[in-house]
Amino acid sequence: MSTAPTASRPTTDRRQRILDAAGPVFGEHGYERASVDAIAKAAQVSKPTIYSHFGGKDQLFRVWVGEVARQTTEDAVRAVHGIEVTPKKWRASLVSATTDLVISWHTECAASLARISNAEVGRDPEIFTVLRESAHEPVIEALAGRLAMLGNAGFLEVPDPVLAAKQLIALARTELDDISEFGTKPAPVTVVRRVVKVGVETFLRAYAA
Amino acid sequence: MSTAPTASRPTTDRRQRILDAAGPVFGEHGYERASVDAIAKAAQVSKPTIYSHFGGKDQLFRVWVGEVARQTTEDAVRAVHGIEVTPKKWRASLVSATTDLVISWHTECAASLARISNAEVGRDPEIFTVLRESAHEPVIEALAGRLAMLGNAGFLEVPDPVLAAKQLIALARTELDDISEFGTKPAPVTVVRRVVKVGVETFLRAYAA
Amino acid sequence: MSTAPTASRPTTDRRQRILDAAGPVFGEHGYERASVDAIAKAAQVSKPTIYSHFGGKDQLFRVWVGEVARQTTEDAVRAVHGIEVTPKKWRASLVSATTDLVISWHTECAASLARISNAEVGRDPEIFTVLRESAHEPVIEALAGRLAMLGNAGFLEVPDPVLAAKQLIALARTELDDISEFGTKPAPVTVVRRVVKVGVETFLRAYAA
Amino acid sequence: MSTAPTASRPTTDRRQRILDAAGPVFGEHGYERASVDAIAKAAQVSKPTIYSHFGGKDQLFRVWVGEVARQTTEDAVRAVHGIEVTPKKWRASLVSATTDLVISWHTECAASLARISNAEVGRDPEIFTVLRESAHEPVIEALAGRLAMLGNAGFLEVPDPVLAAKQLIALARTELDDISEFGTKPAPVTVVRRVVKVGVETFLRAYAA
DNA sequence: TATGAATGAGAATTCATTCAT
DNA sequence: AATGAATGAATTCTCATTCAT
Repeated sequence: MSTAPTASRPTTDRRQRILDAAGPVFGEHGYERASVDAIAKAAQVSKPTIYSHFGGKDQLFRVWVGEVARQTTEDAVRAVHGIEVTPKKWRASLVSATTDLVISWHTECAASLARISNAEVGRDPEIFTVLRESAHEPVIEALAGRLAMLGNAGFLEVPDPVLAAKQLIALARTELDDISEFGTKPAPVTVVRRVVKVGVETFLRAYAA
Repeated sequence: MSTAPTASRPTTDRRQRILDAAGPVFGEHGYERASVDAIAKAAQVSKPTIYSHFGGKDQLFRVWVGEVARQTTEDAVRAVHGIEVTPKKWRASLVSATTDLVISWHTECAASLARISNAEVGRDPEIFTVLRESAHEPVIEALAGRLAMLGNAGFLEVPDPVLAAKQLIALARTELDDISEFGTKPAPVTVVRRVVKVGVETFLRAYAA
Repeated sequence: MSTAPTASRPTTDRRQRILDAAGPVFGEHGYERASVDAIAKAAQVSKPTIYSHFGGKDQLFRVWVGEVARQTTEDAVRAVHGIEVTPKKWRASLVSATTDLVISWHTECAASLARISNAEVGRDPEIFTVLRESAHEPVIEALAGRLAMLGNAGFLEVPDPVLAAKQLIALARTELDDISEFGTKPAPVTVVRRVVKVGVETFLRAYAA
Repeated sequence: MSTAPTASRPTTDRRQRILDAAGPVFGEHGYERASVDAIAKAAQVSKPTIYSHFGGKDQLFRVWVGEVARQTTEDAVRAVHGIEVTPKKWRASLVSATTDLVISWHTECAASLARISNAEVGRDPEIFTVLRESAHEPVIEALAGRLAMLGNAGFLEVPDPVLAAKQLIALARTELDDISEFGTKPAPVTVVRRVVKVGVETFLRAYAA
């Protein structure tokens, strides 16, 4: 009853269809080489529709970056919440949660985003803000929170939880750009697992209580 | 005395002039938005000259990446060689050398390269190889060497020097992408110094003998 | 009356406008020297319009060849149909119809086509097919049909009508390339008439019943 | 003693080398798509050398056309001279000589020339003259001469030998453009032989004494 | 609201031609 | 006489964007 029996769906549908189509195109070709034409074709939508919904290619890109960042971040934060603050489990859960976190960033989509987006910060500084707010900060905050808990519980010595969170991430990712060739090659999960573990161990040595 | 007083030089340094001109153009606009026209104009050279010297925009880019990588790496390796393996100086020199290393990567030119190049790996995977061979590996090797010496001297416990080198770099750079907004804003040296120091300290806690 | 009095038409005959403009340009300069720019200007249309309608210069050329071939062939076949199979008229009508046929091939447009197209067969073999199907075959078939009728009626001895048709054409055109300098100079109709007549007479001697 | 012991050959050599190299390049790509660069490379000569020898691409083309025309014509005329004016042999020799004539025109080189040159007459009318004088006329003259002899000997009735020559050629070539797709596909000699024979037979019926 | 059709601007690349040596 | 190196001009083609409907 709520949907009209017309062939075309409610308009919000279209917006999402466009974003879904934009992902692979931006992801595969980068911002400049991705043509609005290609996105329109993939979304089965006409070009003017894209313009009326998003205003322009640059704004579509910004929205896409935000969208993917948010989605990725949800997973990432969920992963962080896997850290358990109990004597028996904190160690293992720190390793596995960090692994999950890193893996959530190695989705094809998220990897493309990471590879592409910072190249575009020069053109549109707004993108940096979008990324920080939708992606980095929430994860850092969540992770810092858990590390603080681990500190409070006496398992670790964490005077500056935010710094610790950033460092944990840096250590966990250390070898991944090399392995995945900047996200262009998929890294096997077993490899990721091993590499992250090594990073977390270094972190633990540095932050041992 | 023997050469005519024409404005243009012997003709042979044209290749270099082109590369010098390509730097800022690629650096500021990225690969796609950088037009061969603009590079030719900046180099005061005609477009066909660029094509006859480099064969095409993509190859020019590759050569430029290699060139900048090599130059940057020279500085970086020199910085690493500042690490002294003596009881009195090793600590301070590790901090200052790492700082120098990081700073050598924050040249306008090197920062642009870092921001742009990995976005182009998707288009031309060769670039990854160029970067690894001309930039990453030499520095890692050099740093791993020094860390191994520090290990041998008993100042640190370094079972896997290459890993340690990568981690030291990761820790030293931890906050810099945030601060410099992916290399688009210059980071004041004092800030860099402080941030690197914090990173190195974490490293030292993890690798203390 | 319902359409606004704008200068440009409904938009749909743009395709035809382009083809009409392409004729003289291709005809005068040949395929390579004809620039898409010039065609666009002559058609009062923008370049991308040409590309969206035809896909590329080569395809535009192919379509143009087909178009002209079809038009010319219509006239040519009509001319052939002027051959009458009656005791009194067959002789004269054969001469005059063949003349008409040859004249239909000496339109400025058709002459250009003939001169240019075969040079392009090396680049795009498809063109040969287009020409055979749209131009040569229909005329040969039509002419062979009439010659067969003349044979059946006992006016001529025509064991192989298709061969006869080809030979009649060959004889009728014998001196025309010389006279028109490969179609670059217009051949006066009186000259064409005389020359064709001579050719037909030779044909008649060979195929006399 | 007359030739210097330098590595480079006497200069006339170079002129020929250029012409030899130009053949395949013009032949395969046509006038416009043939680049002077490619010709220079194929001739192992520098571009300026071509310019100093021939003055420009157009003039080089003209000279090449003349050269190939002359060579082809030599063969063609030799073929025509194979016509014997004796009661026993004239018939067979007319067929075989005409076949040889046609075959001499189906060299890869000569076929390219024919396909390309007339397209270029529009650009450079001089080419028509070159072709007529170096290629068509000599052959027509030679053939007309022999046909006249056959007429004088009473084997044929040849009131206008030049016309007869042109018509014989036209008939002999009748199906060849179809078969060789304007000279782009090689026509097997057996096919040529059969087709020419048919044409000559028609000629004989028309010109029977 | 959604679109088919059109466009101005600008991209990479190639070519014939000419200097300076 | 021959050339390596350079260039101005022109080419095809693509793109983001906007009307008219």
